[in-house]
Amino acid sequence: MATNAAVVPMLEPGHPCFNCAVRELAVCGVLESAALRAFKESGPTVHHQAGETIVFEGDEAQCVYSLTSGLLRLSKLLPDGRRQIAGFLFPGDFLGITLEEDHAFTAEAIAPSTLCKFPRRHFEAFMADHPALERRLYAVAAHELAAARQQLVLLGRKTATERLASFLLMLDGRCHAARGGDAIELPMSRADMADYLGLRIETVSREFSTLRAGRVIQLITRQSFRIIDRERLEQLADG
Amino acid sequence: MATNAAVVPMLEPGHPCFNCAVRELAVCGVLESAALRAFKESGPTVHHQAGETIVFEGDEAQCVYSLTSGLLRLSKLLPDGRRQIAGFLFPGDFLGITLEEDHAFTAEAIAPSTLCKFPRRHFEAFMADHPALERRLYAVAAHELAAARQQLVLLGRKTATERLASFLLMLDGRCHAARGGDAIELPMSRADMADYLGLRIETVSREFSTLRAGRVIQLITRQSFRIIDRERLEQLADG
DNA sequence: CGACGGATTGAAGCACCTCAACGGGAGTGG
DNA sequence: CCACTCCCGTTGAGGTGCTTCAATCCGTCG
Repeated sequence: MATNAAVVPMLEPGHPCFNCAVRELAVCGVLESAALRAFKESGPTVHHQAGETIVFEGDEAQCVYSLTSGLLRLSKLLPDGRRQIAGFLFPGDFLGITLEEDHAFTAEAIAPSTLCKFPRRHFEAFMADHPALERRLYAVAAHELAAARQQLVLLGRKTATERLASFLLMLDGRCHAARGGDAIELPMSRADMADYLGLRIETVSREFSTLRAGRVIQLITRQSFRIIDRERLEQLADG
Repeated sequence: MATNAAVVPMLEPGHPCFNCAVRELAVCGVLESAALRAFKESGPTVHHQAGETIVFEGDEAQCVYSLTSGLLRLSKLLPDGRRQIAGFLFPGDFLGITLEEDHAFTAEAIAPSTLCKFPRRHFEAFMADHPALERRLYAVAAHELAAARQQLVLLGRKTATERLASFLLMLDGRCHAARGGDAIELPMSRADMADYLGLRIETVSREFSTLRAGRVIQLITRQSFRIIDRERLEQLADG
């Protein structure tokens, strides 16, 4: 969460990462200019439309990625079609924290997305040469682990109301550092929210309606909302 | 899961870790004799009875631990008493993968347990000096992350039957490398299973009964069972 | 032996799901 | 500019899987 955004050196014009908006957020933030250039040049920049799959569950993990813009979902499918979304990836997030042979989850673009793609062999060699990168990746993994475990509490023990309230607060924290009555975007469909929260679409929709009726949130459009009563929302989120 | 158990050097008698049964499994496995000695001597060995708490959720994370014997549970409590267990720690597991100030989960002993305790400051200094340790810890974190995400699927989308079947198979894989009709221990109470699986005690009990009635498992005692029909159990686990 | 705590079983309730109909905004074509 | 359509989201009514509440069982320990 708290990134060491303090000391990220300015890059010279012409550097391949000069215009990167998320360098400080991403794992790249720990590399200085020359190393970062070599790192970036070890792989291409790729674009994906909404709906496209970046990696398939079960595929061999040959590359890792850094998301620079857009939005991804990490999901898993049961044989009969039930789906669980393990998490969303926002700009600055890293895709491919694993030491297994294969990807355990499918990663799909929800919005048009841009990613820096790195062959895993190069990436691992680079990690070995740059302990700061390895340390940073450990920090990311530890943070993801904490988030996943927090989500276990939500899925195992929270009611539908509590789940949606928690989710909305998470979105608020994730999307805007700026607070205070601002519009918060809902960048994914109700189906994606449902599969993330372990609910059905209809239940998510009903809970939105209830929160709206209770003057806790305001639905500006179907894709954005405003928190009216944050205190109440936080109460609802924790039971 | 797959540990690099291949190349773990023999220790000389008198080494503080000479008798450690889980050295190869634990993060310690990557350190050679002298470094391991220094590492071990940076903190005490502590014992806890079943029911005792090792770290409290919200407490400052001053130490990290390596579990050498016994069994711990990692749990979180909601204000009204609902509890979710995020995972169990078996011998060889590491407690304290976090870079946050505070522990996010409570860790309690379920069985009499022995832990190597390390002041976090020493531990982090040691990591900085021993890249292999850091790499190993990253591997552990990545593995825990994968396990937690797998558990998200269970909690978000699986039925009670599927949850218990998955859990029993996990126990089988975790406790014994030796297979084939062997007795598998259930080292925790029904309440702990329930809080891990996002169910109620009664539901866990009913599902045990159903599996038993269907000749899928045999309950030897209340604390141990045998898999009669593994194929069927695996079918049940995945839906 | 008697009491206690964990586990099992039974019966009734409820939160969320399923199935179904409807609504509304975006894109398309006339 | 409007009508049509499609898709996503919302709302309603009924069903169900798990929970809740309660009684009983059983192994352990005093």
